[in-house]
Amino acid sequence: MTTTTGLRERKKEATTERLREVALALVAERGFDAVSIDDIAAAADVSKTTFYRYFETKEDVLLGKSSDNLEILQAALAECPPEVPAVDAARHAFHQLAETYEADRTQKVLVDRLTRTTPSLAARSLTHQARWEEVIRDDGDRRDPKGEPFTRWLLAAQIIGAVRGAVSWWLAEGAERELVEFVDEALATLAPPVRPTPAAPRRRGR
Amino acid sequence: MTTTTGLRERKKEATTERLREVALALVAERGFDAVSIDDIAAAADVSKTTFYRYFETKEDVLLGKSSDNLEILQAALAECPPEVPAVDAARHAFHQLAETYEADRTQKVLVDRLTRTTPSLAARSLTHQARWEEVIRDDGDRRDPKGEPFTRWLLAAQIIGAVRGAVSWWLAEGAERELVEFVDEALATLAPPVRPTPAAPRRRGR
DNA sequence: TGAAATATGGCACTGAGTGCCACTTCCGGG
DNA sequence: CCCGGAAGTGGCACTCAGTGCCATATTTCA
Repeated sequence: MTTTTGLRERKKEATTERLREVALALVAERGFDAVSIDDIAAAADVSKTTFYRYFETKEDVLLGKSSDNLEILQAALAECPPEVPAVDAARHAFHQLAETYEADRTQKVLVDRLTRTTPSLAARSLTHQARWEEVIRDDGDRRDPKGEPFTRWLLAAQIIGAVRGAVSWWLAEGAERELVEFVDEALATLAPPVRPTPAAPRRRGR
Repeated sequence: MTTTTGLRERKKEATTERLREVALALVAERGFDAVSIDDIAAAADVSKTTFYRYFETKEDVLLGKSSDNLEILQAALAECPPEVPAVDAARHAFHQLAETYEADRTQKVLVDRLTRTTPSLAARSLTHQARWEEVIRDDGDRRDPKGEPFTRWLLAAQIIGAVRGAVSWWLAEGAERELVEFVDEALATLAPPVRPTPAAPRRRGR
């Protein structure tokens, strides 16, 4: 049932994958900063120019193209009908993403270790997460256009915070348990408080 | 009672300030990417080498040295005795930071506009925020070493999320209201839910 | 006042990222 | 089958952020 893929398309897939593998191998061995893009390109039998046609930055060859994950999130969010609450839609979306993460755990663990020790990787990773947050925020705005914008903003930030925490802890434990569990647990800590306030002009004086 | 500042120290202050002003003026006029570090350095009568002795990156001349804000946070957290709950300590710390923000509102608004339209500035800003998060997390760990690490992690992430939201909205409204109010309001949304779960053994299963 | 500490400038260098153009490879229709 | 256009690639030159080194100037303090 493999949808008839032309030769061109298959070659691109192959090159993408080759770049990823080669890059990961080199970086794992020498460290991120000691590997240049020329090194990676050369090892993958490709020119530097071509490298940049596949990945926006040097970091992305390890972290993945940001657009890939964004598409997964957006597709999953689009699946949820508008009456689904924002948190539940987000949960569903990140479940989808979690599945792709669980598909290559060892790689994720390795990349995570590199990310925590390499500033430029950490920075790029944050940028990716910021895009997730935008997507979640836009989705929340779509689902509840009447509510307080500030509240919606906070909700998106807290959803992302929870998901980041989930991924972080999943990885910290070697990605041995199920990521989905962490996501659920993390999201559960914030779901109750934010939903039951429908109009609330003033939030609880503590 | 100006503590006797040597000439050297005063010159450094002056140079720092000159670099900031000159950079902001140039960038406001031409845009961040159209201004090189050589331009800034030249306009401030300083060499590129010296620029890098004052700021780690080109972005930091606009965003501020990350260490400055971190010191404010850490000092404020240190003021709070250990029995103060993490959220309250964080609130106090960000109140301090908020004061420095309110001291030059128009500049903050300008820099924020630039940050939202310039990827490299946005990225650097995220890195700064990540450091804040680390500080808050470490402080939380210190205050409650018995609790679930995962829960502590989430709390720190949500505090930062709330603060980011507060600053973001404060700026979005032109920084005309009091930032402290936004901070309080944002933190209030998350204080109740996370604290009342003291032991929460619930983990696997589900 | 003179020596040690510290700040600065100039310079050469690496490497990320961009733009351009010629060349090759693939695809679809006649 | 083949040919013309579309898509992908390589080479090259270039800009600029950021680093390291050393000689020189300035400040501090004894």
